[in-house]
Amino acid sequence: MALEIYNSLTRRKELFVPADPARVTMYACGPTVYNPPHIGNARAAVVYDLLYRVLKRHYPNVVYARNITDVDDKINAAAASEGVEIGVITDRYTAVYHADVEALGTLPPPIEPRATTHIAGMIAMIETLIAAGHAYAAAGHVLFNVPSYAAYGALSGRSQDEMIAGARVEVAPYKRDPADFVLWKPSPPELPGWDSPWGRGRPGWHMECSAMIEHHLGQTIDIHGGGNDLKFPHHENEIAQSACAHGGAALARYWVHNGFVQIDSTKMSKSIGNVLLVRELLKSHNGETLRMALIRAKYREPLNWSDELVEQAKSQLDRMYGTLERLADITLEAHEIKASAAFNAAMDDDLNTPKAVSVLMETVTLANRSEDLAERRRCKAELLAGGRELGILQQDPVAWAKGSADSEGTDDAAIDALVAERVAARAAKDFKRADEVRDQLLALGIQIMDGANGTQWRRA
RNA sequence: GGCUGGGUGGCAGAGUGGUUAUGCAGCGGCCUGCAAAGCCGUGUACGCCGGUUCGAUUCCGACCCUAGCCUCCA
Repeated sequence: MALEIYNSLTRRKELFVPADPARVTMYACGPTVYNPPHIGNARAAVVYDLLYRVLKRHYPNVVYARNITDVDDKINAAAASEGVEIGVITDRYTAVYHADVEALGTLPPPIEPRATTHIAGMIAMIETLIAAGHAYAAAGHVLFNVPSYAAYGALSGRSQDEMIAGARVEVAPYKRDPADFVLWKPSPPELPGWDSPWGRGRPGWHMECSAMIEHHLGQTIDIHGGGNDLKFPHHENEIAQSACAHGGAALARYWVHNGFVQIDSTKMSKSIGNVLLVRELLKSHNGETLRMALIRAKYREPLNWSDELVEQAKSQLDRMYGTLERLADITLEAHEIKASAAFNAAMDDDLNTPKAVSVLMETVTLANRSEDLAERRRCKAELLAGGRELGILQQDPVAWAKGSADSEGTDDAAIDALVAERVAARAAKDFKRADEVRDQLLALGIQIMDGANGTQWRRA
């Protein structure tokens, strides 16, 4: 019934109460489009997609925005190394991001703002901050003066003293305070830039999100999400900027942070060379399988990625789809497709997806065991409804079992022919031949299942 | 060093002050021509040491180990 989410700001699970139930607002930090997304980026997309879906079950109007950061020094570097305009880079990787994340079953956010189309809003916000004494221009830069915002550090749990002590990076000479951060920086002629009261330049990263949130969602939003590593400094800076530009109004009422995908219990990083790109994983796994793998752990916990994890996700989906196949004769009206109370309770408990999946698995067992039509009917409805909220189980079960023929895979017609041959051999009691064909299919990665409704097959 | 988290059965991974998580793998059985799928049954799991309690994996304290952040980062 009631939705509870863990609020990073208070470090507690809290009852979610929107400021305006008629318009629930949510913002998630999206990608900087200069390279293809890895499975960790995908996890963030999936987590906020799940939150979006759950919110939509509770509220009629959920305004969800996920930005595209399309101006950034990493983009500039990528463009320079290829000798192209940044637009070439950002268009390309925006398309890749969309394709990869869609393959994992995420719904497109209703609002997907791009930083480069919000420059005016950023400049206006910076001017407001300067006028209010929270920011200052220096050496072509505009910096936010951290000591001017007493509440700085609340999200990440750092005192300003600690941060100053921790500021071991070389401090730019134009900073009044070591913790001050850039709102606007000058662009030399060879870099992208926009005219501003402080000369031609480009925005600092933190300012982009603050301005886009202000423009699309308002001064105070219900939920702000992002990766755990973004808490500091990115979100801390967003909070400071927005609050100071808005007379102290809080930027977000609930902060949600997702845990990292790890490889061998270590963060993915280019320097270690253990980055798993979504598009690479999609070559050997169905997007739905990857999504299931991501869903098997709670979103706040680190998720250790492994081949075994993916295999187990695949097995679970096979089992679920196998049951749906057995329930194929049942046709449901749209209004019948409702999740069980147990499922909703799990999702409403801070997106407890592992629990929600286990509820679905119990439904699977019940359906497989039951001979009662009404019960089986209800099971199917609950599986489809739960699957819909999780972003799984919406395919045709037979299509799922057959999967997509890989580049080197045997095509369906050839498999069907072999299966037919085996069926014929069995009918003739030629079990030797039937077993030979089965072994042949197994070698091709095809699993045969003889059932009451004839012989089914699926790709391993 | 500072700040966040985490340590659960062979593996993954929920949860709980005393009663089955769930899945995969294993074992026994049913079904099957044999398998697979499915069903039934099956495993004395909660990092270590103290404390609170009638009782703690679950609460409290210390310790050990581990991940992340403190610099771009989902």
